[in-house]
Formats: sequence, C-alpha cells, structure tokens
Amino acid sequence: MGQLEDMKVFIRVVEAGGINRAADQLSLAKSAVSRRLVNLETRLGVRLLNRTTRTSSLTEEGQSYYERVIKVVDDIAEINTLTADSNTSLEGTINLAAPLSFGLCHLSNAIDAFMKQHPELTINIDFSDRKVDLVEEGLDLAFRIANLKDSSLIARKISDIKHILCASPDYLKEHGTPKTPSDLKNHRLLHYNLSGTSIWKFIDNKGKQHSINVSAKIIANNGDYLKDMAVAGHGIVFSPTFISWKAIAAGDLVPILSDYKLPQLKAYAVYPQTRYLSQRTRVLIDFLVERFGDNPCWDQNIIY
Amino acid sequence: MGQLEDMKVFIRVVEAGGINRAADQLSLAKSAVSRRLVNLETRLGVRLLNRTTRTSSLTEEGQSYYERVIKVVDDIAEINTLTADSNTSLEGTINLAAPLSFGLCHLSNAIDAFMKQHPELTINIDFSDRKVDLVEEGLDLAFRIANLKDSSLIARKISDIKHILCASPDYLKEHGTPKTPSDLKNHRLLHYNLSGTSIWKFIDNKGKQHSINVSAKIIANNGDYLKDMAVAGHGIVFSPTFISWKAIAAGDLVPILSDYKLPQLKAYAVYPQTRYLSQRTRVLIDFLVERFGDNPCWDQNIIY
DNA sequence: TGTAATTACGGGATACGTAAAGATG
DNA sequence: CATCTTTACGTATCCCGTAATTACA
Repeated sequence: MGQLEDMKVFIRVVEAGGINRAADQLSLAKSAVSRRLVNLETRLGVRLLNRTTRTSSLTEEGQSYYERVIKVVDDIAEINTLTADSNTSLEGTINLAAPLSFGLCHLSNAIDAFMKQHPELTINIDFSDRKVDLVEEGLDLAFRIANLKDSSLIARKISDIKHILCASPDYLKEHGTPKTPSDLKNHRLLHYNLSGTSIWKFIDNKGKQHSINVSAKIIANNGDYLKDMAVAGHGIVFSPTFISWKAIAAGDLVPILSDYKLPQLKAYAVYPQTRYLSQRTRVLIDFLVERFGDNPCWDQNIIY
Repeated sequence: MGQLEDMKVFIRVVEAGGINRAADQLSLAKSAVSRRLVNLETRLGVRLLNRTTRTSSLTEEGQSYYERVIKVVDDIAEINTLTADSNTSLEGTINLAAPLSFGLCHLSNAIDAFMKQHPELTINIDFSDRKVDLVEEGLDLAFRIANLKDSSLIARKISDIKHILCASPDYLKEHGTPKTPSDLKNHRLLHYNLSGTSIWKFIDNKGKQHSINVSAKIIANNGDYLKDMAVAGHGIVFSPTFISWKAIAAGDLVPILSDYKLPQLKAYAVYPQTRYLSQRTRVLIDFLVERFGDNPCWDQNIIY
C-alpha cells in the first residue's frame, strides 16, 4: 500500500522495538512488516533501522525521520477526524489495557453499553495487572488507579476510588484489632505491588498524617486475590472498596482504622501525549467519563 | 492504494478544476480518479466536492480539508527529501512549461546535460507561448521572461535577457530608419502579445525615459515568428537577442535606436509557493541557475 | 542454538483501464 | 446533445501469509 501506511508501520516498529512485536500489534505477518521497512528504506535510499536479531536501533537518519513522521501522521489523524462526519458510526479498533479487577468490575458493563452504540467498532482489551507501556505496546488507552502524574501521558479522571483497610473477623480475633497506624507494624499485611509505593498513608481526625512502611507478607498484582487472602484470614489488606465491599457487606471482612482517612485515589483513563487523539478513542473516553461521573465506583449500587 | 495517494488525487482534482483534467495530469483513467474521490468521501462520510458535469465546487468541508491536506502533503514531501539520501539518483517526473523559442534555444542543451546526470528522471516539457497556470496544470516549474513579481509564485533568475529593436534593411530603406522612439509611431510594429504590456520603454543617453504605446500590425505569441516577419520586411520587432542575433549577424536584420537603452528583462524559473519544493525540481533549478549564471543567453557564444 | 529478520512462492484482494450508462447545463 | 462523471466488468498488479532460509548473539 501507500507511503502513509509505510510510515505507520515504521513508527510501530520503532515503538514496539522490533519487527516481530510490531507485526503482532499490527496483526500482520513479520514478512510483510519486514518488506515494508525494506521498501521504505529503498525508496529513501537510507537505512533507518540497524537491526540484528537481538537489537533494533534507529540510525541517525531513522531518528530524525521518526520524529518528523510521527508529527505528520498525527496531523493526518487530526485532519481525518476534523473532516469526518461525526454522525458516521465509528469504525476500527480500540486497543486498551485495564487492571483486571477494575476492568472486570466496572468496564465490562460500560463497554457493553458503548458497543451497542457503536457496533462497527472493535474493542481489544488486555486485562492485566501489570505495568503497561502505552507507546511500546501501541495501545490507545489504559486505566490507572493512582494519584498519578506521569508527564508523558494525558490522564482523564474516570472515577474516585475509595480504599479501605480491612481483615477477616477470625484474623482480628487472633491478632487483635489495630487502633493506630503504627499498630500495623505488628500485623500481617497484604500489599498490591503495582500501586507504585510501599507506603500506606493515613490522616487522623486532627488532620495529622501518619505513614507506615509496608513490609507485607503477601504481595500480589491482583486485588481480588489479596481480598480473598484477607477473607481467608491471612492479614490486613489495603483494598479498593469496589473489590472488598461485597465481602464487607457479607461480614467476611471487617473495616479497621475507620477513624483515619486514607488518601483518595482516582481511576484515570490515560493515553499517549500525541497532539491528536483518534475519534474513536476520544468518544470512548468521553463516554466513560460521563458514565462514571455521577456513579462513584465504590458505591455498592454499582452492579458487581 | 493508500490514504496519502487519495489526498494527492483530491488535491489535483481541486486544482485542475475537474476529474477529467486531473486524470490527464495524473496519467490515470477518469474512472480511477472518480473512484478514489468516492472512496475518500465514503471514508470520511462527508461530501468534499459538489460536482456536476459542468462545475466542480468545493463544499465547506472540502475547502477546509483541502487547506489542511495541502499542508500535510507538503510536509511529507519535505520529510522525504530531508531524509532521502541525496546521492541516490533522482526518480520520477518533472513537469515543466517553457516559452517555445526560449525553450528550444536554451533549454534543450541544458536539459540534455541534466538528463545525463539523472537518467532515472522523466522530464515532461510543455513548450508553448501561452499563459500557464502552474497550480491548475499541476506543473512543477515554468519559465517566464519578464520583470515579474507574481506574488503567488517563487521565482529564481536564470539569466539576463537582452532585447533589441530591429528591422530588415529592405524595410528601413523603404520606410526610413527611426531616430527617436516617437518616430516609431509612423512604423509597422511587430509585438509579442504575452509580454504582459503593450508599451515599449526606452531610456536615452541622458537617462530620460520614453514610452510609446505599441499599436502593432502583427501580434503573435511566438518570438521566432515575429523575427521571421521582421526579416521578411514586415516591420520593426522588439526581439530578445537570443532570437534575433543570428539574423542580425547575417545582416538580415539591422538594430535600430541603438542609442537608447531598452529595459533589461530576465528569464526566471518560477514554481508554486509551496513551502517545500521537491528534490528533483530543486536540483533542476539549481542546475539551470548554475549553468546559465555565467553564460548570458543573449551572447552569441551560446550555441544556437 | 535459538531467536529474529529476510527471502521465496503461491493465492487473493485491490486498483486499474476500457467501455457503457447516467447526469447536467 | 455534448460533456463530464459514474458504474460495470475483466484483467493485471501488488501485497499479504506460509514456510524455508539466513543472520546473529
């Protein structure tokens, strides 16, 4: 196909860090990607990418070509969206990543509703509790639960996320119920290792801040698992209410240190800082912001 | 093919003022051009061009799409040239227009030399003494002999063009030799109708300017023809020396009013004011500027 | 020696051109 | 009704995917 498509393939190869990964992300055969690169380089008479089986590094020309081409491809995306009739039904694929529990709990219903509005769209969701690199993986969108300010990304708040500290009645019976944050030092703690910090912060009713270093007994990258471990009596978990409210309502978990406020976190939709965002991604984000705007995730009125 | 190619076709259709003319200029079938437009409009879900059999007018969306797309296509041309290895032999086609006499006299040898340096290039020359619209006709380059400042074009001086007033000995014997510009009023004048003016200007040896309104007996858009008519005794011609020097050297024409200076004109290569000029066109212009820089066209040392 | 990139080859989608039909002033 | 655009259809080209080959750490 045309030159523009070659540019896009080149960009993907650069950002994915190799032909194979780019081919996967583009749903193309490696051979096709390889050929397009060769064609592009032949047309330009310049080697853009020094590639061996182990490393792919941009040449000097490739680097400046990349920087220029990324702007122009972005421009074209912008032109397309500015020109395209916004009434026409959206097409194409949105690639996104979401933390597993958050995604399953909150996103499934929302995506369901969104898809009914835009049946021509394809949504490709990677559910996983891991650190995703939006650019490297060629994703349009991801979700983060944090207080984040990652300068290279643009973030839009989807919802407040309330956290709560809790443990099973059995555990508390055996180990006692902590009354102050510092009491936690003598307890078994369950920690979510993608929160980006190993510190739990509390604010007492006088507004004074308390921090403790979490030396956890169980560390995992899945909030549901940690909740289940807490229910099973393995210790105290710092859990988002959208995960733990049901267990709390059922009496399987008991909130503790309720006198202290925990830092308010937020769920964000984040996307790469391209100057222009594709129409379909923009529409999805707007949809989610609107849908969640009035319905805090942690409220048990949300269907689980 | 790809989106970028669609954009280029669209641009050509807009500037050529119709699908048929665009198809000719692009060396494509009308059907192909038509289909690409339809595809583009379908993808965008927007009508860009209101076309009937008589008129093609941009819609509002088409107008803004055109303005945006022309920038981005220009950007890509620039990126390609900035990135491409300048050592690689040039490819593609240069479309240019040149006045017939100037072209045949001066350009043929130059183009010959240029082609030997860049055998992969295709040169498409439209020799004609007419007003060419570079944008409408999709030309990369044209030549103008003038004192021009056409604001919408960029011009580079190729050469000085010296003009001379002359007539055949027979004519002068019969009608007398004019001694001052005002004497010309009683003579048969031969005029090139693409000079953009019908006034001949003279400067006497005291620096004073004289103008006469040309009421010509023979008007034509070809300098060689006018020269031939002068040789045949039809009157006095205002002729570029590159056309008339040979006849003068042979005694078939006699310079007159040699005491007066005629305004110095220049031959320019002109090209559309896109922000970026294609590599091949740039190289050709540079070649011509260099080739003619030291060799004034009107010198008989130039091989005719 | 295993992973990644390239090359070879066959099949399929896509875009072109010719020619006929449709529209418009 | 002449001219410009669109549609129909057969063909050629280009591009992709599978699989074998080569290159490299």
